[in-house]
Amino acid sequence: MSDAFAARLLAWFDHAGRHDLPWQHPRSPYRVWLSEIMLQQTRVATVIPYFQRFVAALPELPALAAASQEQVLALWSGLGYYARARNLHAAAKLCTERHAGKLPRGIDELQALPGIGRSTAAAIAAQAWGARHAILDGNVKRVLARYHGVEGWPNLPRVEKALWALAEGHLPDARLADYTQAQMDLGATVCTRADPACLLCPLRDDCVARREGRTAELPTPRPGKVLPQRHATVLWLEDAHGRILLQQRPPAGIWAALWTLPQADDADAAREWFARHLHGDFGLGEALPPVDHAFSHYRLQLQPLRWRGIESRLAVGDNEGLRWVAPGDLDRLGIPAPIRRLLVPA
DNA sequence: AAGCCGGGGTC
DNA sequence: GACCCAGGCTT
Repeated sequence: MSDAFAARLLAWFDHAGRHDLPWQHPRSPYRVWLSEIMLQQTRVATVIPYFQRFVAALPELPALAAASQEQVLALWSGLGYYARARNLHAAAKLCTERHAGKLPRGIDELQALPGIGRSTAAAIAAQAWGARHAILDGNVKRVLARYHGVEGWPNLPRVEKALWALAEGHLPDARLADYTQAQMDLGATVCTRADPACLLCPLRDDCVARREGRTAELPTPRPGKVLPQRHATVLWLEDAHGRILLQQRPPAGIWAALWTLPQADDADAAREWFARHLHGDFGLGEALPPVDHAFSHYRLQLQPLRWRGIESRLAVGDNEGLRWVAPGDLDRLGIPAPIRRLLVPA
């Protein structure tokens, strides 16, 4: 059943929604899926150039399934949350095995694929095929928390459960693709976190937060916490040709499977690593300005030490994922953003 | 239920 | 700096 919420939202969407996003033209299941994965915890403006580059290189699902992990990670390099890229790649291969090389239409089959949870499965099904399922992303949580005056941090299981029920209750009977897009457009362009444009909102007449002047308090912000500070030393080694020694990170953990500078916990550990892998004078390493980087759950300060003209064959075998990389080849590898900024200044 | 997992906009 | 963004997975 449909209520005023959906009807007003759809009427607003027709004249004020976003109709020119890259994944809307053409709106194929593969492009919808890719966009939804890239957009997880990532803003539209950030995603667009990555999306364009990705579909230019891998235009359809079979091409993604056949691609190397190295290429997929290179295309994802800088976007963050790299498990998304590994899951996307694995899911494409599963589609080749299970679904004849296409994305499955059923919500359960979609959600069974790695990287696709309840909300993403619903968004794909609604946008690709008009299926009737509720989404609950950050935009919808904010809109519903304000519209219904829902108290509590939206990611608390109890609150999230209530929001899912409200989202289900507003589902219209038709135009599910537009309705899904409309919710996200309203959250992104009108019902913004700071300073929402309530005068332009099609839902303002029945919005609890608007009526009670509490848009600044809803949704309830996340409980604050202090992020731990960690330190590491990275070794920037260049040979006589300007090639850089990179090391592939382990398949799990932070920056999994990405290529970074060899990293040690501190200066002493860096000295040991140097002695174990190279001949030469550790003391000739130039200390560059430290690099500060923030993750979701800790802060990291990197202390780069740089050597030039290192004898390249002195690096011990490649069983530790070590590789000398020419500067022109850095684009072909997945490299964490702060490391890429260090190696390739803007 | 809580932690892990990136990077950048925006205030 | 703090907060959060078209979240999902693991423990």
